[in-house]
Amino acid sequence: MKRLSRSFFQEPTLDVAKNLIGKVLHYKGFEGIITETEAYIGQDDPACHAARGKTPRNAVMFGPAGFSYVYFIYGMYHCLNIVTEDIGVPAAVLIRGLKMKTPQLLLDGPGKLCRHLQMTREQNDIDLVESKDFYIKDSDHKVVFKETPRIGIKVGIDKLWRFVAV
DNA sequence: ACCCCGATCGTA
DNA sequence: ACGATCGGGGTT
Repeated sequence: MKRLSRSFFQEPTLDVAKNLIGKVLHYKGFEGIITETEAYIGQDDPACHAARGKTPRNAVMFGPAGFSYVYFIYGMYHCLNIVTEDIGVPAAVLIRGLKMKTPQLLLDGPGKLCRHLQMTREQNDIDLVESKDFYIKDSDHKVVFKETPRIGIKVGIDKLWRFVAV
């Protein structure tokens, strides 16, 4: 199946978050189906890292869609996001779950996911549309998902911006 | 320079 | 439900 193009990511973040469920993430030797995502959208979303403007950490969120945003959290974990929307709109989709192919393994949780893939801030700001060993492919997987509030945040819990394959 | 807290995880 | 964990982002 075809690699996802810039236009796939340069769309409303909620659409991208939903559409990413069932797609296949490739990173170096790893391959897994995306099973869980969350949307973080701009300055009106209090849970978004960019809610209070641009900083060195969140700068990639303001850039072109399709780039990785990997940050460090809780002194021990990393989280992987894919930047969405037009340049200047700080938004991204957090990848929270991956069903790995070989070995068969469910990575449920953004921290566990990055730990398994050995992903750190060195993988921040990579263009998934151009990179040779980091990209997302389309798939025929028929996926049903549900919407829930986002996990692990104290603000913005009123929004149903988490999407999980059922 | 430094303080505070987090888009988590594992165990209870 | 809660505590471990601690780097570093954001503010001084």
